[in-house]
Amino acid sequence: MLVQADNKPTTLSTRDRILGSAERLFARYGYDGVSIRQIGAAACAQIALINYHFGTKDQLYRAVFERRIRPVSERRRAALAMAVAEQPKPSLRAILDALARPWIEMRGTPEGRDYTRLIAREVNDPREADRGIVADLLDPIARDFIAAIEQALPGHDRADIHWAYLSFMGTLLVVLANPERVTRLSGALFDGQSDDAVVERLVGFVERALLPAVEEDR
Amino acid sequence: MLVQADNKPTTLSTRDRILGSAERLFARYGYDGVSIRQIGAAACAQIALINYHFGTKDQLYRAVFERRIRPVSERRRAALAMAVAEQPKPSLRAILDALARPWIEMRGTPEGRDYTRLIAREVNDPREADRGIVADLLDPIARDFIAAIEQALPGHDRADIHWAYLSFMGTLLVVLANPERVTRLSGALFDGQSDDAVVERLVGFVERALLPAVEEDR
DNA sequence: GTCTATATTTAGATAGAC
DNA sequence: GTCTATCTAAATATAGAC
Repeated sequence: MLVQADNKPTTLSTRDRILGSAERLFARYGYDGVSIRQIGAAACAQIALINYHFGTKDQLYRAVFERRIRPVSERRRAALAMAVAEQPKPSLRAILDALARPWIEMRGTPEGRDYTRLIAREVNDPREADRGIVADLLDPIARDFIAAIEQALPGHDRADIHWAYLSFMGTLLVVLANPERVTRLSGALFDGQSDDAVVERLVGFVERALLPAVEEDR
Repeated sequence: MLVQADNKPTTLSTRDRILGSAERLFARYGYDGVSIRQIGAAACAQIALINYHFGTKDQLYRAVFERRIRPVSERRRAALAMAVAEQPKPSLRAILDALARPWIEMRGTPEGRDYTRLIAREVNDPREADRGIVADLLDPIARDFIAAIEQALPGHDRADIHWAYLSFMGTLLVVLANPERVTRLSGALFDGQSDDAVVERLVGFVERALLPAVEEDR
């Protein structure tokens, strides 16, 4: 049985071991903070193998994102479709929940935590536009969500809705980038590790800002 | 007259030219994305001079933060003191304004834009705790602001207030990290470059979330 | 698919002359 | 304070045997 650098036995293929190490290290230290040598060492794979399987460092970086984006995006789209199908009109709460919950719940495993941290890092990076990962993998679904919110709040000021989206995503990214810090900053007043608690705070806060004392009867 | 790499003549000291180049490059590419050689080249200074003036790369990085933190922190503290002195009690609006406006207005110059971008990058970095820059330069004043908000909303749920702070800062950081993207995402519905417009959106949004349909008479 | 070996460039840091 | 020159380590990437 092959034993990895973290002393855990594994049956993963070389390809998957490389992707796993890259995910963890890129999430913690950023693209420029990690060498492919470190990634290779952590995966017990020769440097040459990384080139063989993925090509350049850039291509490996993108491969890490592409590996897990499909399942989480499908869960988000499915939840969004459910919310939009509500009668007589979509509820803001269901849309916001669909927007955030798949990401929040992904923190349940160490790999998921690394992946969401990496996503948050990339979205916040001033150079994200050069790489195009955000534009290719996240922007299309983001537009769908904004459109759904506009549908849930017909007649509502559109600039307001766009700002709410910006604020919602900014807060979500803080939670994903550094969950430990959220708990620390809160003074233990709320539990940054609890999925339900975090989603409720995220959704409730934006809901109150967008729907001031309306829809009490929902 | 000395001419820098960006073709602008300058009368700045070598020390200040190095700090300026470091600020711009660190803001754009991050700590690991820039070499001290690049910084030296941009500042028309030998590599050895960087070591002479600042020591290691780490020490140079910290020096960049320390150069501009004092004036902006003093402006924030002064505005906070004004807000807290309001009778009969501080207004949430004035506190939130004091929290964000000095940062937002700093984007008025290219250097300020770089500096605020760098601050946003550092706060969002999962490794910020290792460096301690955020803990040393920003956390103390953050605690004062949270205390002031609690004073402005006596009896209000404290967890709610902490979450509002988290959301407010998360949104502010998005605006500072990538102002161009804010305008782009908004679909030109609001102007991400206008200081007043951004501060009003930031403050108004959190205000509505924390004070749902109360204090109409303020 | 996996390895060894290496080509080439670049990194951070310092020594010592002026 | 500023320079040239250099040390040492590490980076990305590839060639070629097995």
